[in-house]
Amino acid sequence: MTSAQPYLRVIDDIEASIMSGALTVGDRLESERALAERLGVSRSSVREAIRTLSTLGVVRSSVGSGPQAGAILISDVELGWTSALRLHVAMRSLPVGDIVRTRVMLEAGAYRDVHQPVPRERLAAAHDLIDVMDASQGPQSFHHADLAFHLELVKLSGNTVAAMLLSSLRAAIEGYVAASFDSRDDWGDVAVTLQCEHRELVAALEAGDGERAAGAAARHILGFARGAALL
Amino acid sequence: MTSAQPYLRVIDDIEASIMSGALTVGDRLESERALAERLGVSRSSVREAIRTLSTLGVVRSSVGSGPQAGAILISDVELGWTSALRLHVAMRSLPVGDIVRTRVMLEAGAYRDVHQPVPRERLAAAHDLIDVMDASQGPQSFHHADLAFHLELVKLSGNTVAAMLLSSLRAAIEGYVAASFDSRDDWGDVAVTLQCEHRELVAALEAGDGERAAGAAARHILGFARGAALL
DNA sequence: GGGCGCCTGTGGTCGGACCACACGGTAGTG
DNA sequence: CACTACCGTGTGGTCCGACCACAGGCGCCC
Repeated sequence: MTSAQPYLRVIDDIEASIMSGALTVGDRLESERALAERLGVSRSSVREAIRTLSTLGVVRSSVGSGPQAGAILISDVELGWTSALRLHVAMRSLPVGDIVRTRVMLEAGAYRDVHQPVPRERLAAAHDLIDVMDASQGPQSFHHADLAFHLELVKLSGNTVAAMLLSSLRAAIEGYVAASFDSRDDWGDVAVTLQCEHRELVAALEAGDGERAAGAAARHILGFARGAALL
Repeated sequence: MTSAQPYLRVIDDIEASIMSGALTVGDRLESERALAERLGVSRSSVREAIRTLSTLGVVRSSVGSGPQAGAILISDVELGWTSALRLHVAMRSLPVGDIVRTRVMLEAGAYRDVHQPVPRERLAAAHDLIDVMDASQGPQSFHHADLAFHLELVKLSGNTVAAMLLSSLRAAIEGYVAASFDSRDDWGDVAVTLQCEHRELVAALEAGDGERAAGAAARHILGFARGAALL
């Protein structure tokens, strides 16, 4: 009574090994041929299973021989989330506005957990990114640094899930944001406003006023999104 | 110069059709054999691509013939998110505590957007679920209704992304929550406390006090999580 | 002892084959 | 004429065997 679909049996087997702790990040899976023989399924089914785990960011496959070859357990959460988000946004089943609003919830929520002044050295990377944005010559480079800036601040909260999620949400709508950035002829003025808000955000965190930072972040993101017609 | 991996070419082709609007939810994909021939790849590669899209919740495959058979475009966001989350939590790369904290951010954020009293009829389902929890005979049925209750309230905010995300986050740690629910011999007392907090939450929303609801939700979730040693 | 080349095992791809299934038209039946 | 039973057809699901490119490790040769 092994009625389940073969490729699901493979996934279940690997998942069970992960759950039991027999497999952890960095370990190598059995070879596709060995897995197929042990589980009594065809190699095609094993491949579909591994391909699935690969798109979920659980496995990385490499050809060749030696310790680095074969299927290796990784843990790249963003990989799966981002591709899933991108596709569903394309199908219009996830409104861009809702993604922006969700991003505000996550980011503001992360800042709201801050109750102690954040030491300056932990904000060094954020300050550097502000400088990078000041020196940026066009929307693309500014946007790129802006992405890293916000991610850096959320990482300070120590919530890995929120950070991953934020990164995926932004990646999914990156195309829309970049498009509206490029289409505005006043991007220089926009950049000045955004930078002012970035500095206010950092100042609030340095002061340990998470609530103020949360409010600033919400205004910052929603204000830009309105201007970009993303809401 | 079609150097890309064959299965990626298939995904790109389908994704392009979605982006351009040529394919929308409910449409049927070409048959695997037709797709393979048109793109000049083997059917195995097409299958890996479709299996990937299937795990991302973009496609549903059925055997047989007729309009309902074949690969049909759907949009089940939770499917991909939930399986990805579950696996990464199992690999210990996503701490359960961070998932709980992220859930608080989403739920509190959704309530915080409420500024008008919520009409009683829109809360009817929530009231019904409170009754269900009152009448529940054990942890499992209570937990099940609790899940639906919180999801129902977040859906009131109209943010589909937040609702999907909440649902996925809870599904990913459902096992841990259920386990700690079962292991407590005082689940009756816990239920009473939780129900009291549920009523306070609904009352705050009925009063249109989103801020109060957000605070109540945060205390409610974090309080239970602490008791269940999930933080 | 050091450098070079073969040998092995890996994932990646392909083609063909068979199966179970569900639909749709068709032939047979009342 | 209406209804039913049947079979043909196209679908995804699975399996098998084959070949390829690649990377590492081994042993041979210099």
